[in-house]
Amino acid sequence: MVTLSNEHESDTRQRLIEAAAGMFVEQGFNAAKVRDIVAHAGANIAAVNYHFGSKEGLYAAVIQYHSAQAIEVLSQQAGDDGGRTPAARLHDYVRTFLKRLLTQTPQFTMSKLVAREMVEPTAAFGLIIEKFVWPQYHALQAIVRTIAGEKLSEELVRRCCLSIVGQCLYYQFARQVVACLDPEFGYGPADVERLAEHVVAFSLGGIRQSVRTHAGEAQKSHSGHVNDR
Amino acid sequence: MVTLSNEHESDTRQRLIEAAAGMFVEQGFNAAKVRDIVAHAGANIAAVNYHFGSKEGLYAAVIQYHSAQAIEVLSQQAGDDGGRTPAARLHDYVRTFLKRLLTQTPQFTMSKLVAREMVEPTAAFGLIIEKFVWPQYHALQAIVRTIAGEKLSEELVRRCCLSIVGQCLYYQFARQVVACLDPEFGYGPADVERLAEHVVAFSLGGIRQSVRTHAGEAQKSHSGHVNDR
DNA sequence: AATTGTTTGATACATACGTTTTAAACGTCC
DNA sequence: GGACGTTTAAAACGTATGTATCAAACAATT
Repeated sequence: MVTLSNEHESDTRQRLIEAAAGMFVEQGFNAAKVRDIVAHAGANIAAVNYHFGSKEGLYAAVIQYHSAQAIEVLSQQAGDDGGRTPAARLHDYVRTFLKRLLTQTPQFTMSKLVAREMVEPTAAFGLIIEKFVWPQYHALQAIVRTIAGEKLSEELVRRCCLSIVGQCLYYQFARQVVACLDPEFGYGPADVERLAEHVVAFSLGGIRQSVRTHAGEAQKSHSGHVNDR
Repeated sequence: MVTLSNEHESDTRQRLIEAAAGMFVEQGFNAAKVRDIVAHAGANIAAVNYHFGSKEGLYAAVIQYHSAQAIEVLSQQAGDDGGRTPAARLHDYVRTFLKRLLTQTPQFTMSKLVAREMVEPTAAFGLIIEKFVWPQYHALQAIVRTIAGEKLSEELVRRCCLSIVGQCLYYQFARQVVACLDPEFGYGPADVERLAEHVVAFSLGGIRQSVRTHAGEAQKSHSGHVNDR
């Protein structure tokens, strides 16, 4: 830390973080091997221990590095809630969410790491939830609530939010399955755009139907099966 | 194979399969350790190699064992397509799907193994897709198509199906996240039943909205953003 | 009861992987 | 320009884990 003047500032450290991020995103924390990471980074295996102490330390550094820009992006987008329609805001939300999640570029690494943590939690799980999942979830909750028009219970709003993110995340979690079931589906910008259109339309219909069903349920006690027969 | 008369028929083998199934479901193929499995089965570590040749062989045996009853169940339910409403059939589908997926009992192990294969494929992936995912997917496709009333393109039917199963699978993939976002949610029969109600209502609304949007899109070229403003 | 094929138990082996060590190279400051 | 702290390189270490070995125990047939 004494060397604060020169510009290289440990180039290896940076390359390690970038290489590790790619491996962690593609393979997950456990499947990614330290030797593979350093090979991709063109560094020696001791570098990870020197710079980060351990594999977990490297993972923490990856998260911290990508957290910075990700949080910055989140706070930026929080501003433009202007005079948009609730449906338009949902469309923005889903499109942004899907683009970050499914886009193949090394950009928006954080979104993919968050998705990884969801299905294969590590020590960073709590932090991820607090810093990314909760804020994103609250933003979606607010949008859904405005669409539902205060008529949905807290619980049903939650369910709708989970239905929306579940639709999106499935394309990331189960890429291999999607590739089998829908071989024509690609992950380019245009494909993601069209997918967003579908998810938004589907979810808007879903939210409105939930509102209707909920109203019906409220009167007819809890007999269920509103639209089933 | 010469000893075909007595009833024990390798009790250890069976205990290994059951113990392994539990571990594979809970931890996945790679995270489940052979020594833990044999410990839970009360067997020796050599037994797995004798009976199954390898860890992969054990996994294959687990799949084969649970495939039998699972396929039997699938063929049974295929019969009762009777005079039900499309919506009722969707409700049956979703409820059955969720119950098998989320129920904590060792029953319906196959559904949980299939879910595991989706996010963490193994050598058995192809077989799983062919034997379970495709048939289930086609059944859902047929239901969605009858609900949509032949007005949806092949592609949009696919998207709707993926939206439906995505909603369901999210509760299994991301249990830890659901536990954080919705601490009150449980995985008991009543909770799953209510979740099914929501998913069905949401999806029915989603399908219908997709139909409407699709009709609108067909006329207004492909400018998108039908309900956004 | 003896023999033979089958199953189990304890241990050993081989490899993969995270981590640590030790020496050399590099850059900075006096 | 030399000394000292910093960074890298190569190899080694320890453990975890899947797999193989080999003798003992068991069951069945004659």
